Amino acid sequence: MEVTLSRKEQIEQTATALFRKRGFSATSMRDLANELGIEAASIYSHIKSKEEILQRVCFRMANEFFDAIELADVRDASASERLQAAITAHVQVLTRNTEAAAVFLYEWRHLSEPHHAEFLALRNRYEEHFREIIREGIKAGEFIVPDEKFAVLTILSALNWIHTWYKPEGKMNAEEIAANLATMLLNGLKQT
Amino acid sequence: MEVTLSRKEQIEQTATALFRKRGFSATSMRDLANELGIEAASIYSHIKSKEEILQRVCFRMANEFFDAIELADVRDASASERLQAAITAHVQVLTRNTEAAAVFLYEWRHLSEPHHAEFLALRNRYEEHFREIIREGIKAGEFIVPDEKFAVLTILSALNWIHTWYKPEGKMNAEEIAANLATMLLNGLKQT
DNA sequence: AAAATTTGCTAACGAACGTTAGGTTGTTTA
DNA sequence: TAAACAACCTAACGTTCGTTAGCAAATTTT
Repeated sequence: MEVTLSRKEQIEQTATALFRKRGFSATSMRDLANELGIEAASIYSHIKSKEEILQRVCFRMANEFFDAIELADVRDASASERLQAAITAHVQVLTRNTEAAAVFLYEWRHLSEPHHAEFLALRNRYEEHFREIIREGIKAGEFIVPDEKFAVLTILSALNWIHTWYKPEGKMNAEEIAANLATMLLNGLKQT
Repeated sequence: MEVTLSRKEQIEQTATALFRKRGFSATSMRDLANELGIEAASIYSHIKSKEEILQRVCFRMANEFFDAIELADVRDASASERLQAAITAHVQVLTRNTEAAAVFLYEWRHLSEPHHAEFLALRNRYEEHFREIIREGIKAGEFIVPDEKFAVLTILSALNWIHTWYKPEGKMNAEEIAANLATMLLNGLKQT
């Protein structure tokens, strides 16, 4: 399924790859232009600023994460099942576009205000979704956890490393990775 | 216990804080000089280049991680106990200096060759230590894990997020954090 | 007391940076 | 067919960058 990208989308995609590889600050508009085969000044026919690209990538990914987790939320299920679903949704988004995910995870701090604050608020709202599940699991006696924030941070950080090693052609597909991670986080490494 | 730092160590420490907050590339020598209350050119009486600071921080932390894990390795113990010890050692280093840890974890990619390659080799050697423990645990039927690389990456990424939220004055001290993380990774969230 | 070292300064270098102005060309729309 | 638009160009702007040269003062070592 070949998709024709607009020039603006091409710029965004190429920039995403560079931002991921070298970081936002270490990527110059001339680097980006060179990668696209045009002059740096030409890029400004399509975007307003370097930061606009970063904003678009960060907030598009934020939306994708929200969409995925809301779609995956199984009401009237146990906390374990809900957590499993949330993990799967998160992993799906991460693996669908590892480059944009990396930018979303590590380059957002180069956003200027008010986007920086807005981004952090979104991220917090997203994490709250996980915290709510953990709280429910604790209340139901299903989970044994010292602190719900602690648990959520640990879970998400375990998931968020995937983008560094995931390859679509690797031996595990996204679904298997999600299943393995959920098992490991819910049941631990130890044989029972 | 007040320790008197040499000027070079002061520069390194101040730079570490800035590298952590804004990233290596987005931190200018003039920013750093300003933070130190001197002129940018004056810094070059103490160091050879901006990258030298990054190198020193990255490799010093690498050594700290190695020292800690070698010291903590309990021979003739079960894989669970060895993993617990390794996790504790890792968390100790992470929490002892969160700023340098953050630089170690995220800014090493701005090292130029051959330091970049050397760093990656060191990191791989460090991870191998964890992989060896996991392999042993699998062989002994102690751990149930789909893939040892997968397990190690997940464990380390769960640990490596600590630096973002750990505060020495917070409600958990380093030892408690290590214990909670080890429990969570070995036994999972689920009540058994 | 002399020598060496540490710590800092001013001035400036060449290069790289993000971005703007103004123009040309080819393609699509009215 | 004229108007509008998309895509890219060259030239250049003002700024910031890492770094060097050369010098001065204070402190420490011999």
